[in-house]
Amino acid sequence: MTITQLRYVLAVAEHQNFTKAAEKTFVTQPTLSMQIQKLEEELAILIFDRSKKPIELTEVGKKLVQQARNIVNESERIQDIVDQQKGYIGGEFKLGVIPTVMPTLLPMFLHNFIKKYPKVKLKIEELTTEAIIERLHDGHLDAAIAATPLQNENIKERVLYYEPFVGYIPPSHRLNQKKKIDVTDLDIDDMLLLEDGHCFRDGIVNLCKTQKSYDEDHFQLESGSFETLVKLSNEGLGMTLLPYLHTLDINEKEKSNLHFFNEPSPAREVSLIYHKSELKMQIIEALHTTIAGVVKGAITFQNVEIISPIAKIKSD
Amino acid sequence: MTITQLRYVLAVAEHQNFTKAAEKTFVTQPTLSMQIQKLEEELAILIFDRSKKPIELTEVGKKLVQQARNIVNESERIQDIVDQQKGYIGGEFKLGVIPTVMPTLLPMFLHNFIKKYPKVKLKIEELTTEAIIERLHDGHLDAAIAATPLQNENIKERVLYYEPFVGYIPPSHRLNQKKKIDVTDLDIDDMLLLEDGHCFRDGIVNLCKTQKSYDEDHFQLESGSFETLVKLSNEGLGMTLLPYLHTLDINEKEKSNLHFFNEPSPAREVSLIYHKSELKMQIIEALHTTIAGVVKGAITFQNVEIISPIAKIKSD
DNA sequence: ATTCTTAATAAGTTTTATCGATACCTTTTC
DNA sequence: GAAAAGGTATCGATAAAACTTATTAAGAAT
Repeated sequence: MTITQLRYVLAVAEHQNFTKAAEKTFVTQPTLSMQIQKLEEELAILIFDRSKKPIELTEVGKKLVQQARNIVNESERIQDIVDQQKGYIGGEFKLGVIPTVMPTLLPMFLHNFIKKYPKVKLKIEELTTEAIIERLHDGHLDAAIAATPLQNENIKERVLYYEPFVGYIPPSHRLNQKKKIDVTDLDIDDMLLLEDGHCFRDGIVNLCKTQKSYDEDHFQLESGSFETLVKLSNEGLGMTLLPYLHTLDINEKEKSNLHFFNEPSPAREVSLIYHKSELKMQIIEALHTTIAGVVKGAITFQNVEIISPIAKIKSD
Repeated sequence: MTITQLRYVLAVAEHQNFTKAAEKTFVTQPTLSMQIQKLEEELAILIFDRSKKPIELTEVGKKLVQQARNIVNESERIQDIVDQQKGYIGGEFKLGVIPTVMPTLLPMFLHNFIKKYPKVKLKIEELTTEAIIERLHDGHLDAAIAATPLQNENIKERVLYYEPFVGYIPPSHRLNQKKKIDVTDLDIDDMLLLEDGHCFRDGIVNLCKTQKSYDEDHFQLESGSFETLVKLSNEGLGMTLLPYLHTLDINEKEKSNLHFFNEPSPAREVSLIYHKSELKMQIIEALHTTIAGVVKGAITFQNVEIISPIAKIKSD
């Protein structure tokens, strides 16, 4: 048994296809076939059920894959340990970011970071929380920025900042008179929300659900960007909630429509999250320091109440 | 980097000597030299400081060895997983046993076990608790039977049985009149103890220390076996304490000198212990079931108080 | 029936792990 | 201070292995 063989098994298990897996591992398909056969022979088991199309893992195969992932991870961590010892911070690093954080946070720290750690090749991808969790598991991401807490036992979280929700209330709205708003003022039926799949939307739903029971069918207008929400709101289609950092770069006229919450303001917790195996921890540390440092200047709220980003089951 | 290379590193780290390590890994010394050099080159570090005699690990080397042990362990667990799936229980299994358990417990279950699991090649070694812990760590033992709790975070424990202490009090002794004795009756100054290094001795010292402070210099007579202790006791040199299972096979005349404790009787907890990596777990399960089953019939005490087997620091 | 997809097999090449012999470097011994 | 001993690195050869290209085989799709 070799680490290479385990890698091959993982690749085939992932792609359910020898040919694709061969490409990804930079060898030819016969190499994969043979090496995996050799491993199967050595262990005297079948790892894959080749009669199924596409190919499937056998029962033993599934367990083996778990352990194989373990071993491959741990073996990669060796280079990690060596790098750490040398104080070297570099190499490829894949970072996932949720859509509602991407446009505001990235410009704030990216330049700083690549200047400070020029050897790190950051590959940033915009992904939903769901996709992030999946990719942290299978190692396609090294870390991610998402709203927390996630309560996922395989994922560790390091808080970056707390970002308050801010009401965007057009003049026509019933709440426009109030200087500061309260959570109890909110009515999910006259609020514009992001489309399904955004955890920021889930957070707001959680927030409002604590106020009154709601009827799911009432949502009518939904969009993928806050910019659109603001415009729709200006048209008198309802109020909306924005994450604080997004309120920093809207134009002056619209700024007058912003209404903060009375403290403790509802807020989302934004964290750097990573797999519990703690691979590439030096880079994660570096990211955390850089981002937390940059954001510290931008957000100065003190008293906040964290809203869970996880969609709760609707019928209870 | 290959698993084989990591094995070689572990072997050299253990023996601090390439030639010996080569023997243990069944290859020639040049093979080791070259493979380790290759790994060092790949990682661009020195794992060993070859200028020191005997050879030493570098700082990075030490960290690498930890991780290497991890990986090698986890890779061995793969065969384990496969065996488990097949329901196969067999292979070599190295079991350590503390001296004060060895002669009484072994005959009780050994025959049963090898009959039930003929494919397991049990290699049993008598070792002190200290040596057992060390060997569980470096993988020279697969499991062991020892007095617990050990409070060692890398070692897991599965209790086999609670074995009460029984007083052996010769007719000449002041306590011989009492039918049942109490912990408070004990005076470490007129007790015969096993020689240093036995955890049973440590247990008794702990037991007595709760009664009164003691002067270490007072111990005068010490022996390596309970048989000798009983004989010395018969000569009027003091009383002694025996673990319950040992009292089952002393002769009739001497049995009359046995005095049980009032309940809750002090007792030692005897457990099957193993490394937290849980390698060869099927065999460990099998051993646990067999031993616990056999002992259940022999020990029927209900109300016991567990005495720690760990020698507490003397000055406090 | 034939075409496509995809895994297995075969045969040949390259790479690598290992070995035996030996060189080389310390440390110990006399 | 020369010789012996103990230990590691290096060299050249060899056998094993890993990998490649080309081809076959087996199902699924057209």
